[in-house]
Amino acid sequence: MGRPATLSRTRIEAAAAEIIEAEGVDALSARRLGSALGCDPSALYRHFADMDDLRRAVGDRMLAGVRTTVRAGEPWDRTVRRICLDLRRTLLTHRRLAGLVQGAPTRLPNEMRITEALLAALLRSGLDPAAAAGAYHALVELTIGSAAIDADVAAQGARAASGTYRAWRSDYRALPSHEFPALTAVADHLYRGSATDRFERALDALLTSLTPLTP
Amino acid sequence: MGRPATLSRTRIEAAAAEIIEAEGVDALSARRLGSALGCDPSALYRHFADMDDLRRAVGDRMLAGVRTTVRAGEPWDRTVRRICLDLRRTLLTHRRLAGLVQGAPTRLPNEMRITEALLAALLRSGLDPAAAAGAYHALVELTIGSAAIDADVAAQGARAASGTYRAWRSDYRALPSHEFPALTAVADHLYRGSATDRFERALDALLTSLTPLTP
DNA sequence: TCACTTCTGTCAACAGTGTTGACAAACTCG
DNA sequence: CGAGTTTGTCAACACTGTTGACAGAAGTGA
Repeated sequence: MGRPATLSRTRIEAAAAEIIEAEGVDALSARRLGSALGCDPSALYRHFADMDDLRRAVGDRMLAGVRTTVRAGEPWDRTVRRICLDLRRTLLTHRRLAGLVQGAPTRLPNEMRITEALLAALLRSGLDPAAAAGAYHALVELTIGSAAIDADVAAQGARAASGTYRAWRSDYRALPSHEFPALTAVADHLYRGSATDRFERALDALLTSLTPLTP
Repeated sequence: MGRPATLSRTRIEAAAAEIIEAEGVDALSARRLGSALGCDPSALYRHFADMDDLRRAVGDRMLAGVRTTVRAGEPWDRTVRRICLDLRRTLLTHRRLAGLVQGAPTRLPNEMRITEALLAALLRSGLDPAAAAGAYHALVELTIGSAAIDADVAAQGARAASGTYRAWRSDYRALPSHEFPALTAVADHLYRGSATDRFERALDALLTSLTPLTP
């Protein structure tokens, strides 16, 4: 009962997601969202506690694209790898989404779905629950952390990013080598290849450190 | 020449650091900082391009506490471990500082000092420059990522954090086990021990994955 | 000494932000 | 019909970063 609602959580989330996709997360504001929905900004507070609550909900909505269905016969570490890569890809595709997804546990549906899938795969490896929990933390910290770091550069698009990286490298190469011997020596290899490649290598390093534990 | 300056970058940075220490990074604003310095907010723009520039400078200033001096006879992996742990500790001590320190390379003095020290230690391990660069990226992503994630909870203080973690665990334990079998099975082990312990385990996993490469 | 230039801080203003409390419209139930 | 409840509107509050015009204070050259 009561006055019939023209708004709803999902309608608001959809409009917010559209704004974020088109203009980035910084463009999302109560007034901007209100005008997109044709309603007063304050109406949003009937459906969300505050803008942070709204942003988190939109973040989780965007995580819907992360696939967690287990493929038949897939080894556990391939499953983990796939989920982490998909999670990272999703965090980067939607601009600056990484900042919205916290590492702190929530009860948001997609976040829980992904957590469950990762833990299930880790348990399938033969790790005991304590070890699985530890591995889960490490994986999530690496994945979200790396996505958060790369998000800024990735937002500029691949072309601009490669130019940015090249500029950084030549900046570093030009440093005084007596003061920064290691930096100048490694400069040419810093931020080479795609950020995803770098992440994949770090992920594999973590996974291989887990593998010996399983017979 | 010109009118003598009453302000300076270092004086502004010091006042900003004090505000951040006392009230967190969100409390830092141009007006707040201006009133702390007894000057108009707009005066700050004579010394910093914008508030982001100022924040980055303060962030780097806080990184001054990270020790990078190499101890005689210390194995390379101990050096790396020590620096990463110290970096993490520093990021967490200063409230929400992690958000200020980007993974993107800058020319800020302390950030460069830490990068140089990490790369030097990695090269000392016998890794070739390309591998050292890869390892560096993985380490930084894990360290900053983990700090950024833990910062929110850590800001509440250790006692409150442990209560928060306990609440999360019992929340997860109470989930329907048919829908979240892995989550409920592992719930008791999630977020156990200190966040630093978890980070240390992840760090060690990364480091051991590097060690076999060196004879 | 005088003007000129340069640097530095002040002031007012602009356009934006999240959020809230009072109010009214619109529905259901007794 | 009135009461109760939900939902959107409106105006306002206290903020935010940032800028352009202005003025005080110093050094420099004529």
